[in-house]
Amino acid sequence: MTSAGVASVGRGGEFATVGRIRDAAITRFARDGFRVGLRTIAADAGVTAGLIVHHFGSKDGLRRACDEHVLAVVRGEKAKALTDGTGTTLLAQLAQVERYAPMVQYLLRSMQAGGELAATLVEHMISDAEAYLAAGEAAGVLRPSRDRAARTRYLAYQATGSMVLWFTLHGADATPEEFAALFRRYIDDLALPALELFTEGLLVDRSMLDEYLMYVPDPPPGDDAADAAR
Amino acid sequence: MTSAGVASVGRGGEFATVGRIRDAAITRFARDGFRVGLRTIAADAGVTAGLIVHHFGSKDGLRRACDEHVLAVVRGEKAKALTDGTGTTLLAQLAQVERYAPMVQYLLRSMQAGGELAATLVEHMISDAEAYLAAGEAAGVLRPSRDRAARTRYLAYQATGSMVLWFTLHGADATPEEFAALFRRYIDDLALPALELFTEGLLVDRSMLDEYLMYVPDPPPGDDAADAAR
DNA sequence: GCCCCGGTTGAACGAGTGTTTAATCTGGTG
DNA sequence: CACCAGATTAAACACTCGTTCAACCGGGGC
Repeated sequence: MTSAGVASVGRGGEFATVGRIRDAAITRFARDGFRVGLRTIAADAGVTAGLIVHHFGSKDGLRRACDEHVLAVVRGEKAKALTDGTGTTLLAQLAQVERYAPMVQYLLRSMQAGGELAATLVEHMISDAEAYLAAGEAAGVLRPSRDRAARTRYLAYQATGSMVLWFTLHGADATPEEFAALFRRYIDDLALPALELFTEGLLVDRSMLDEYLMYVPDPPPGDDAADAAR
Repeated sequence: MTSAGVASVGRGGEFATVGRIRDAAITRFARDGFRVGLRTIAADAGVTAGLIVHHFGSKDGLRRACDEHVLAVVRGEKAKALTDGTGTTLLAQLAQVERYAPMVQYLLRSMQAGGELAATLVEHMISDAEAYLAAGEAAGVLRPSRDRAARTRYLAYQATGSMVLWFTLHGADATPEEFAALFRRYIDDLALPALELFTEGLLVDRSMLDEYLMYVPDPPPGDDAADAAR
């Protein structure tokens, strides 16, 4: 417990402690969920609960700092790794890098719990995915959709939600190393059915689609407001 | 508050109170999550916290009773409504019935939190979906898959996970009436992209699928154990 | 050498939680 | 009527949580 009491003299000065607390919090939040107590995180970081609120103001402040850091890292890595239309591969690639696995786990935990980070990230994924889908259509490798925005939301929600659900049911209480391996197998198991569906579809004939297009034409213009949460 | 104190004399005898507590708990759990206090649920049902644990043993016992009741209702309604391969429509239809909306909300909340009910229900959905997919293939309306089990899991996780994620981000703190309307629109927004994808696929040519089939043949037999969580 | 200041601690506080317990009320039974 | 069993309540208990507070320590500036 007292082993880390002399950390303030190390290189990096005061930053070392706050950074250590933040990283410990990310890992602990990722593994145990956001209900974990400040004292547990403090013990992980070798400090005291009081010090955490001294540096971050409150538990919510700590949470916000974790969110911002994870978001910054993900955005930074986005430039280095390509994304398919679903947004899955970026996280999958990140999860394989040992250092980033806790952040991916934190991110999934955050999407499981809801909140601002989750909403922000999903919206970013969607706008990214829309650009990729548009590029794919322009390049002639993707079939154009009758409503690209709707297709984008659909694909993003399906891919992301499936990932979060899998995490909730099978990957929630895994250590970072286990998590990386589990995540890898989750992605592998997805590949064949996804490629089949994307290449060949599911239905043999077009009757259901054509019926839908006949009876439910363009979005009804008389629809009320309340378009915010779409 | 005291208006319900005389409920025990009504017809139905002792059941009235336990049933009322259970229903209040389902609604309250659904809207506020499982962290809600026993006293809040007790106030909703017009009773005392102590009485809840007297009847259900503990908060966990109450939770279990809610799980069992919701599961029983869903199973009972399953016989009346057909399910597509995704398992979405059954819940969608149920959510439209005002009486069942809280249960659907409870169910999504449960899938958001994980736990036994969620896992059980997903597994049931998957085995149901597999039967429907097999029937669809046999009837010639669905293209056969190279790995029907994998496709089933993939479709079920995508549809269910998407639904849960949408609930987490946009439908978590809605009243049952709002929830029914929101859910309806969620389903409507899905229809076109889903039908497009199922009918026409997404990719223009088969090269990605064929490459995958060339380089990643049948599941490698030398893979380690750890097949439990699939 | 003193002094001050930020980092840090340990203990305490107050508000919540689930659960326990003793007492009260009530309705049916001999 | 007496009595009992179950439903029900209000209060108390034990615990955890986030947060606050006073004190302490250790260097850098005057």
